[in-house]
Amino acid sequence: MSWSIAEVARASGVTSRTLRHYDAIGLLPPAWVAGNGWRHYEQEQLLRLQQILLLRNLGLCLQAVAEILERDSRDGTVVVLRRHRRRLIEEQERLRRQLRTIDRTIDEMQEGGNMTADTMFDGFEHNPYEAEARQRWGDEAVDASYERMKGWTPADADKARAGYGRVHDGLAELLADGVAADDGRVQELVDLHYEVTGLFWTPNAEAYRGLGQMYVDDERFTRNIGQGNDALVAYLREAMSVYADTRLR
Amino acid sequence: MSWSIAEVARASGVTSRTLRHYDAIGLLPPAWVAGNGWRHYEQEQLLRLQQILLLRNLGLCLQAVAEILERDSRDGTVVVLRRHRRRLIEEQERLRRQLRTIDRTIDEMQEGGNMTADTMFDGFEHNPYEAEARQRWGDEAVDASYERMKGWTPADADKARAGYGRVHDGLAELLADGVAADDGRVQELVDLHYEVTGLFWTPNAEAYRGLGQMYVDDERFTRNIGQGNDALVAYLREAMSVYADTRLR
DNA sequence: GTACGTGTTGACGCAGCGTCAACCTCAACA
DNA sequence: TGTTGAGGTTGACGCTGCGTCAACACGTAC
Repeated sequence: MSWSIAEVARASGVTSRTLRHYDAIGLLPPAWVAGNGWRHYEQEQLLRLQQILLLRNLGLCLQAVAEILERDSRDGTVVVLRRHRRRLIEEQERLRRQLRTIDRTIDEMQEGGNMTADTMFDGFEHNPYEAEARQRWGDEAVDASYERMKGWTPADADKARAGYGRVHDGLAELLADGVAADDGRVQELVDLHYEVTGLFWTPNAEAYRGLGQMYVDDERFTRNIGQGNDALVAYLREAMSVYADTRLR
Repeated sequence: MSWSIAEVARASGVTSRTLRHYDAIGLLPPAWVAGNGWRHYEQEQLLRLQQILLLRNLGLCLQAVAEILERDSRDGTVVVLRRHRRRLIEEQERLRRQLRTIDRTIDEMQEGGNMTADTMFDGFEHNPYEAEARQRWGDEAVDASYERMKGWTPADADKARAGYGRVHDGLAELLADGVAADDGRVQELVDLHYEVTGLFWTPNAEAYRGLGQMYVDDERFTRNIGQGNDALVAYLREAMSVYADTRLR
């Protein structure tokens, strides 16, 4: 008893194209091929097809399916399945992160935000270039920062979005008024700056001074923060340095 | 102030190939292209790139990213994000199912099972061709069956794996001994058969009779159950019919 | 004879780039 | 001035798992 490719396709729910593909890559050759080129499948091939479809339903790629079916050893199979299991778990974690972020984003947009850099990236403006951040500070620091962001309440997200902007705006006014960097009003704003920064990581005195210096040294930060007003960035660095000296450690 | 493609690539962490791709599909054209063909990016493009990367991190395809950036309307964006959110949730559900199945499979294999049809497909031998099952019984029935399988305890899975096999083996003996289909020993086995079937769905008297008839009518079931012994399948149908008459409804 | 259903191989298409290859530009150094 | 090296450019193929033609052969029924 043998089945044609269309019969197998109908019974199994895959298309004949798929069966031809499985033949082409050697995953499921037909039992025999007639003189006219027609493929014929026997029960053995149907059983193999069932195994293939089940493994594919587990999300394994055809390569992995082939590995399992070729080896045909319990231990080897379990190894492949465990490897795949780890991948599934990572995938799940990735999905969880994406869902959390997308929910937050939808919330923020419905509160009247829009897609300009202002609302969508305020929380990230001090961390806009992740790849370089990883180079500069190391993977652990960046990952830790993301970990921290995962625990944000909506109020935290709000603070992160608006916080730096308020600091910069306030500082610009005080600078224009000629207020000294160690003035209480300036230091109050820096306190907010430190608090917002704390949403991402917790710098000690030295690190906080270094952050201020980096704002000055790295033109990308200078541009983002000062918006053309380089004196403002220098002012912020100075104020952060004072803050570090007097309030941290 | 403008940046070359390599500078943008370094700062953003994507490759220059990616940037060229984004240019090619019109997602992120450079600010201007010099006479020698060199791409130059300005701050505006960097901001757009940030938005692209953020949306891509949410798992959106570039098509969807483009939609969002082109429309630039809050409502449209939220619609796209919500649509994507639904996809993410479906994906999550799929992963959950795959993980449950793979865990069960690993467990079973470590208990000494192997990858032959016996152990891996016993639970499915009465439902091997899902697509056709959906045609024959409808989506709701098949989905309900899967729902039921999700609630299986390990003991249930065990029963599903081994149950039908025990029924068929026992029936083959009784048939060989010439025991009548309405004999108590046969009906006891059918009771087990009904119980195992109940793991997938709950047939009433008529449906159960129909199931027995289908075993006879459909050669694939006949083959799986009788293993060449067609009389056994007829015997089972007869016994199921008696069981339906006397024990169901 | 011909019409229709089913089979075949071959080829392109899809998403999002990675990875050559072959060639051009620009600044620096011998 | 020639060479070198680090940039840039445009193709073009490769990957996954098939879907979807196209062009052609085969088999059976009318």
